[in-house]
Amino acid sequence: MAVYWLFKSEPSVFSIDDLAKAKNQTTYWNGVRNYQARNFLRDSIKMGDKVLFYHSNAEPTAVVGICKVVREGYPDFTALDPDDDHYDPKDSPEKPVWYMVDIKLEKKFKRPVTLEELKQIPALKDFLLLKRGNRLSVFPVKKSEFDTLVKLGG
DNA sequence: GCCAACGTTGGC
DNA sequence: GCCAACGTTGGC
Repeated sequence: MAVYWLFKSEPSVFSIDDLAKAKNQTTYWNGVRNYQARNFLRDSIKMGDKVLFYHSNAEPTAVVGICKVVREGYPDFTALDPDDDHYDPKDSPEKPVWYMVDIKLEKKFKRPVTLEELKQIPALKDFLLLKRGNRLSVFPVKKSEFDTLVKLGG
């Protein structure tokens, strides 16, 4: 059973500092519109699981902190709102298609651990983040990989 | 069910 | 802004 995950976010949309300022330093992770990532959110991610927070499309692109899961998968209500960017006409309250979890900030890293830096580390040669063409915004991370990141980021 | 066209992600 | 990778859509 996987216990560690990585979530990507564009900091111009939602950054780790936004999370730090949020009520209870907690947020719902809405807007995932990919079936594989949806399955993780709905079925696999459990209370207390740890999450690496990653900034994509950013300067720098980097892992910036750690969160923990405080609520397991439930329907992503932003899919029901026609005025929301993440609206999906396929979605309905009776048959939710998209799911989210809630995460709480555990620790912002002392420094961002950049993608550039991660590429240099032999222990991370299988890290999914570094795989060519990986566009998943939610995916599992091995304990050893998670520990390596924590060691680097403080 | 195939697959070309199209849209999105995300590093650079 | 470019473009490679890849997911989705839709015609057939």
